[in-house]
Amino acid sequence: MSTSAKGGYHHGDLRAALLSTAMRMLESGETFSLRAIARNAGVSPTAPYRHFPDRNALESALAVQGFGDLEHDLTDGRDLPTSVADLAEFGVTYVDFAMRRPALFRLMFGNPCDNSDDERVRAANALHELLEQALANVVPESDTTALACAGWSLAHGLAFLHLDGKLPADSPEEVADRVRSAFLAMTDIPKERAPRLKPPAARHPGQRRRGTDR
Amino acid sequence: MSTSAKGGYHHGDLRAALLSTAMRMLESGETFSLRAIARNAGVSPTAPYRHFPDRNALESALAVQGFGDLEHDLTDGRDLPTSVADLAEFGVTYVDFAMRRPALFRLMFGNPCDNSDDERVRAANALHELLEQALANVVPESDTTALACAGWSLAHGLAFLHLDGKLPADSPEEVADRVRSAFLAMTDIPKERAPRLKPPAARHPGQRRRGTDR
DNA sequence: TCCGCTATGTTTACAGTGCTAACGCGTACC
DNA sequence: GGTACGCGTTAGCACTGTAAACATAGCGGA
Repeated sequence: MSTSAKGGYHHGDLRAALLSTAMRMLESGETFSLRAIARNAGVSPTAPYRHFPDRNALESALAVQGFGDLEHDLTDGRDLPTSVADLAEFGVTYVDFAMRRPALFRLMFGNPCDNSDDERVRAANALHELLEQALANVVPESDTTALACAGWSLAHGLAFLHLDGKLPADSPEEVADRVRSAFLAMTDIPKERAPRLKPPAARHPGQRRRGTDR
Repeated sequence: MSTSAKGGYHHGDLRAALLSTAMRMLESGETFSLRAIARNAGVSPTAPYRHFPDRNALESALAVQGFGDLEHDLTDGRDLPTSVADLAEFGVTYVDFAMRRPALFRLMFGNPCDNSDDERVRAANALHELLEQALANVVPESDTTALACAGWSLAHGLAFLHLDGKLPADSPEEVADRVRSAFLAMTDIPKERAPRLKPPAARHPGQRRRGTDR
């Protein structure tokens, strides 16, 4: 076979084989452990330690790959966005990535990040810069740093909330629509609303002070 | 003491004691395992199983508490937001919660959600509704569902990106400022930008087609 | 009053995990 | 052709979640 190798005591390219096995397992939802990866790669339980100092390092390597793939999805064959609508499609792609590869996405983000892994940090930064460029392209005269941050956060939050089932995600189209709506709705808010003379009824309806009423 | 109890073979209220011990450990960053919780509660390793079917159930119980606390932070002693600026403060509070109690926040969200736990689902929904009310209050005539979703996602994304170190979070003020900027910047985007006659230079600068050039 | 039932805690055990240490194969280099 | 080192192996530790069997204590009913 291609990834594993020439079948002797020495494997050939175990590092790559482990990564691809791990990625496959991650995406097929199998339980994810160093030992299981080694098992699936047809190698002894501790062989991975010859190539990765610990589990975290292997995860980081996968995350780096993930960042690359995500960046690829966002850029390949399309121009930088030039309108809010384009931007929304950017968001759709981002969230779609998360939904198609949830475990990988969690691995890339949902972890206390290992900032000691240089390559991983670099990969994450590359993504950040890409997003900033995209935003700068859409709204050149504004505070692009804040905007990039906002755009990224919006997409990121949508991704996680869908992943966690906090927002219904029965079909990809439904999700995509929601992402588009969110992006468009957000830019629709009138900038400075005349502060409506706060009616006293604007108290939180269901408010309860924790432990008192119930 | 208050939480543990009257010291015999039977504990008195082990369930509550376990939850509070677990919460304390979670927030102090100790390693989090059923056995460690039992140990810290001064009880045998499997005692928790008398009160929670499995680890997940205990986590869900903590998450429910977390949702309650977050809702409390968002509502206690303040009116529903009436302006975009108010909304930004809502976001600040949300993100601040995540930063102050990162492990709990991760537990509430960063997990494949256990939707079989009714109470947990209910708690999450309550939060969702609260946010929707808030948004409806600020922009009553709009598509509040989409807006609520967008606002929540924005705050949620900011929270996670800060938690994961993807955005610098050296001081709470810095974070709060970024959250405010993001909320305000987002609502500043001109709604329909005349599609700038795409200059060919708008190609992605650092684009590479993965595997080809390098 | 005493008997036994049940809720709640304990002990024991098992399979799986990350990781270390000591060992051995074989390939590449001198 | 010998040898050193890269890479894979086995053995073993401390830990985890979970199940099964056992023990205790306090309550309700005879």
